[in-house]
Amino acid sequence: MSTEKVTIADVAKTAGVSKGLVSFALNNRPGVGAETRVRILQIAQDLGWKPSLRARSLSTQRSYALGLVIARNPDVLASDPFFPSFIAGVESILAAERRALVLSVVPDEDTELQTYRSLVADGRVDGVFLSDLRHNDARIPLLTELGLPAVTLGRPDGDSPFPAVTVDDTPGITASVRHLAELGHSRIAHVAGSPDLLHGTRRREAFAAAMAAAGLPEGQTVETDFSVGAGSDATRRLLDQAIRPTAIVYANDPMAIAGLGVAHELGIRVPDDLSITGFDDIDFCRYVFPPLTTVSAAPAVWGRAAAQTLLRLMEHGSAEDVDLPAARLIIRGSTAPPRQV
Amino acid sequence: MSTEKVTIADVAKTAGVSKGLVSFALNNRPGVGAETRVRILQIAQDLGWKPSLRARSLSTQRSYALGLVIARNPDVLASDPFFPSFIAGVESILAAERRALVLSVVPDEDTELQTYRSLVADGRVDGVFLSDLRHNDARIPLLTELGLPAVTLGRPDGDSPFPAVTVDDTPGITASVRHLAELGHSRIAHVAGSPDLLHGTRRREAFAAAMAAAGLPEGQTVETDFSVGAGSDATRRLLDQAIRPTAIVYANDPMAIAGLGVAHELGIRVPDDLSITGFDDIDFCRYVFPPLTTVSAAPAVWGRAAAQTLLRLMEHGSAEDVDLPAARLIIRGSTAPPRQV
DNA sequence: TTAGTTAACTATACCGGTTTAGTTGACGAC
DNA sequence: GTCGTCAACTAAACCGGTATAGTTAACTAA
Repeated sequence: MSTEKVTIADVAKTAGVSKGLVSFALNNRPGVGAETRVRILQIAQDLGWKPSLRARSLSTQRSYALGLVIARNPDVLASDPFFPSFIAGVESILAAERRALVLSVVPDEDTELQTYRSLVADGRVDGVFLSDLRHNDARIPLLTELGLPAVTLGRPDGDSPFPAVTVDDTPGITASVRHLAELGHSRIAHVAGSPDLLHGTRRREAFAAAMAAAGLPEGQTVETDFSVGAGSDATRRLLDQAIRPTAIVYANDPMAIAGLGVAHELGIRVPDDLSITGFDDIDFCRYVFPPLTTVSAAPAVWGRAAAQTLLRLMEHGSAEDVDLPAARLIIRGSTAPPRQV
Repeated sequence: MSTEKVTIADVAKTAGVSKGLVSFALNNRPGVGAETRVRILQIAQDLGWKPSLRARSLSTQRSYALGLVIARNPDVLASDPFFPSFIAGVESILAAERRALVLSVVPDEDTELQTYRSLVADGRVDGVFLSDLRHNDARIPLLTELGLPAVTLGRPDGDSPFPAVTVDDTPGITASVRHLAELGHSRIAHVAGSPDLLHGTRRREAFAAAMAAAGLPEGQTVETDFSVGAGSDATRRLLDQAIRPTAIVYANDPMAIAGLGVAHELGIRVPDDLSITGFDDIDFCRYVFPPLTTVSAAPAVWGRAAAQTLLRLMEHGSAEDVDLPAARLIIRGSTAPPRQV
């Protein structure tokens, strides 16, 4: 019933010790007698004392929160289930640690950098996740300058003082191309992601390399911004040609699904006339028709690993890179041998 | 260059006044001479002083952050673009207010309630958004008990002390049914959302009412959990019947898209053999084939309005309900007159 | 003239923890 | 017996703001 907030002073008084000693006992540091410590903790529990996060924040200069800043085209963000799953994974770790996640969704890169600055200035977070890595990513020097611990989702292209938690997506693309090649395809096109994003170009390079490895001619590639609309446009462009590809490897699922729509619209049958592969294995893949052959990432697992790594970094001052199992090809109904070769 | 953090004491000293006066000047409260106030603010700016959020938090007992707790089946969360857009809207308001958003994604309702408790116990947030309202929602009494300001997304069914920011989705469903009826459909089914969620049953009731209003026999209704998979199953069940509906009204877009997949798979042509309508107008709708007739919500606008209302509530102690423009029917290619009536 | 008000401002307690600089007493070494 | 050391513990400063009680000086009213 008594809702009066109990403070460390109350605990100290009833235990007959000083505030400082209670603090020591709580954070189990040396300098407290064994039985005294037990007694203090017992009393704290009896009184229902939980140390005030705010007070602790002020004296320790930490916030006990982690940050995630997302700078994405709203369209892309909305159709991409990566973040909800990733965040769910992050939360599953944070919840147990009594830490919170501060989320910012910003419209552009300038605002993004500004947001990191103010998160630090306000001491909102003790560390951040860096997603959607870009070439020569400006966030890395910025965070280094700000002294904010971070974890990168994937390995950045330049120097980085931060641990990276990586899911190698190259094998997935390679497997997609090999799968198509084995089915007998040779005119395989690639609807790539944004050239500004590391995973956009990496998938594109993996595609080119896999085509070469399969002994196939260089495949046509169209750049996009990863959005559903761009995927649709790119597909239309590819299929409007006199000689069109018999298979298309998409850099993500939403674009692949849009591609499926375009094919339907043009009367091109999938997989008979056109094979399609996606990337990410979003929930939709299993339920569109035909079900989409794609590459499974595991955003929630990624989130957990990233959170653990970031916490470790903040605690120990350093953390090892983590390499998660590479994304795997999942073969469903959208790929088949080509009709005419 | 000098990164030494400047505090209120520094400002006070250089201005030759007391800390208290600086505080008064900053929060423009009475008791400061006009020219003194200007001078203090000028000096503060010159020194580059920004009051410490942490210190301010401790003395004002506020966190200057808002909270959003999402308790959803991970599958549903991942395929539903509502939250990313909603959050983007919220952020667009918060950014200017130097407030942050604390996000929690939890697996179930118990954890959800627990999360609210700990957000309050830790003083992480000054107010929260309540989404996905349920019947007799346990969160409302809980938040009342905790004394945490909140805004509900939609009007709850019971008593609520909180302002509601509402987008009426009934007209959208009504318009969908009317549109289908006008096209000549009479066997219209409904793939409903979760019966636990208010908007699930509301859309279902709107469907039933609209059917009656159109003078049509009661339509078949299948309950789901709003997930893509459930939408697929429900559609299969509806279409596996001897006498099947000529049109299906879905409670959300992901299920409608899954339904489209099932229809394709069964060789049922949309819209010739089956008309389909969705709800939300997610980005995919325009790009699947045929493009989906759906009802446009505006999650980002909703987010902005909700944030503004919550801020107003926290500032003035009360805020008016807000009724946003009702969702509108957007007619695309997935609806057409029925083949055989 | 003098008490009463009031605006402007100061000093200081306070929010609730952490941390540092002592203080005390027991024990071992010589 | 005395000094040194160490573990256990206390007192008080500190984090950086806000809020309250008090102080001045000017101004008003009787």
